Amino acid sequence: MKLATWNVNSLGVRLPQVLAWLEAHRPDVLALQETKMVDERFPVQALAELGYTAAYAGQKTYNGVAILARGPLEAVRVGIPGLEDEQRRVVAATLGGVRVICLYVPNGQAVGSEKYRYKLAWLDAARAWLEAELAAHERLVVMGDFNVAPEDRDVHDPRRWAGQVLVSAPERAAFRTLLDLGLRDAFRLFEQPGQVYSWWNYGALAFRRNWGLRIDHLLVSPALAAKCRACWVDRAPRAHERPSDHAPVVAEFGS
DNA sequence: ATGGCTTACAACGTAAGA
Repeated sequence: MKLATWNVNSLGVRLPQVLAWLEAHRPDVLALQETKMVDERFPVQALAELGYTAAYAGQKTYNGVAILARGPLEAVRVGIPGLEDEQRRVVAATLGGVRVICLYVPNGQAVGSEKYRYKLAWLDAARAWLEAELAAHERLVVMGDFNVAPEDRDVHDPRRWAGQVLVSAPERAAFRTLLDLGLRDAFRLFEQPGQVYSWWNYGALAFRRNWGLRIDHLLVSPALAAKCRACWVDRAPRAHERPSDHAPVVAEFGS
């Protein structure tokens, strides 16, 4: 089983790249964030031609999430229970007994801002919900754009980023509360080379210089962690023409 | 990059991203 997550920064622009990536890698599940696409325009047909079904929750201009899967998606849920939120940032579904949760965590904009407070409140609501989901589903993955670089080794220049949004102590503490539920960062289940990131700013040769952050994650329940064989970032799409600023993160599991 | 870029929306510029 292969699971992947990718913030595509507009599915309308990136659809050809997504279809090509699905054909090349054939993941069982691909979670998408920032589709920026209303549900009426979702490319159901193009995905079906490649053998993928989809659960999606979109909106115009901002946010939007989707789960693409090679098989039927059941128990689809949109949003976090009990959290009043117009922003489409969460979709969950079950595939073959595996609970798949796709998150697009708020960016937070700047430490101390209104959006930063929203981010922290949002993460707190997500934690409470994920605790219940973990209790209900032995095999569970939470994947997406968390907009948090968990540790300094996930940051190309920790001194420059110190205290900034995406790395600030309260954001990292909120991320750790997810790990404290028993979820494991699939990437850190393995020895990894240094300086592996999943996002690089557009322009200024940031990608070529590898000035990035690792903010896209797959968090897995203990039962899935035991089956995880590898986790990596696929940097190739970031080098395409008109790339997303994020690269896909992939994890592979034994049976 | 202390964004030098990219997206969407619908201006001929703004908001937002991370």
